[in-house]
Amino acid sequence: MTDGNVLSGFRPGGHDHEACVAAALDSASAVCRERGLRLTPLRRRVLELIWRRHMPSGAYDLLDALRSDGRRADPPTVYRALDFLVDNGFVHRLESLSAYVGCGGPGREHDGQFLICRGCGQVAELGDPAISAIIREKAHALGFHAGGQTVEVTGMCGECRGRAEGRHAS
Amino acid sequence: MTDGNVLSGFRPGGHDHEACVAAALDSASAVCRERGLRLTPLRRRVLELIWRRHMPSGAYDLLDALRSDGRRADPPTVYRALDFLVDNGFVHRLESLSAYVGCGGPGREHDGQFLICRGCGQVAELGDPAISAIIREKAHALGFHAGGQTVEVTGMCGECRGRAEGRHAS
DNA sequence: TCATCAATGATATAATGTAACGTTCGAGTT
DNA sequence: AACTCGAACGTTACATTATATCATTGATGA
Repeated sequence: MTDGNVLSGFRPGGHDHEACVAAALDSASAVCRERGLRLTPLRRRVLELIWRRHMPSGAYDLLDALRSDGRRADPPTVYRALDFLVDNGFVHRLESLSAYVGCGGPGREHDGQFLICRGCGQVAELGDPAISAIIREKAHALGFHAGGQTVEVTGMCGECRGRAEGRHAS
Repeated sequence: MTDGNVLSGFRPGGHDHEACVAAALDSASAVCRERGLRLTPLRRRVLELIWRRHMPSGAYDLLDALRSDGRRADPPTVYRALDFLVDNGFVHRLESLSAYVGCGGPGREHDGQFLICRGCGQVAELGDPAISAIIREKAHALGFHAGGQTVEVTGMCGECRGRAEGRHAS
């Protein structure tokens, strides 16, 4: 089995963060151009802030960051930008955290599945069709037509488990 | 395939609501007795209110209901009762709604999967081991140890779809 | 140039959830 | 019965998350 369904993984130590953020912004720009969506400076900046932290961001964290930019900002400012980014698939909202993460596969329709590490706080996104499908099928067997799926799993990523074991050994 | 994994289904029209609520309360009483937990009058009342609505209840809806009882109540009152009920598996929190529903299979450890109908607002709970297992396995394949799972699906239940089709026909 | 509509600014408030500390109540002990 | 102790609950205050509403700006096409 491959990792073909991982849309965004836990970031290993020495990862090129600037490149990763830039790639996400470029990808979003391209999708917006194709679809006639307006990635305004505000929306682009919010998306950048979300990717730059590489960890779930609360709306008010983003608001503080916008204010640090020197920009006047109030809650509706950031919520409107988030609505745009979520509606168009550039960002996902994690319901169990009331927080937002960059989407690892923008431009594709998908139900994401999120692995939320209790150790480092990072989140990996899967877009595994087998998971979506079994949920949709089991629901369908009960006469239920499934729309959107929220799948969020808390646990410990491999790196954090490694660190925890390291501490137990002498 | 049977409906063996349905912990609580969409309630059909002519369902005996009193009996359904009473059964849930009796079951909770029994589990508490076995485990040495205290189902105090407040906790019992909150559980009853949740079952009686048979639909997701917000914390502040429950608070208003407690006040209608003539009881003095403030937010910590209801949140503490909810914490007890959730921690001990009598109630589930639906993250995508910030609301609470009665658990259809109290006393068993399980990760529930919730089908949330946009039409009638009712929620069905599955406790399907195949869904839990595939999520756990896919996560494990990435080195992630899964703890609790949040699985919530919005859509339309059979009865609501039937009604919607009825309206389209002349 | 002007009309128009989307985006944003700005103010106010709603909805959800928690910290901290004091008081009461009930089970077990003497 | 009185005592002790901890859990449950009361009470106040506040924190966090989110939305409604109306005014203003700014880009786009007629």
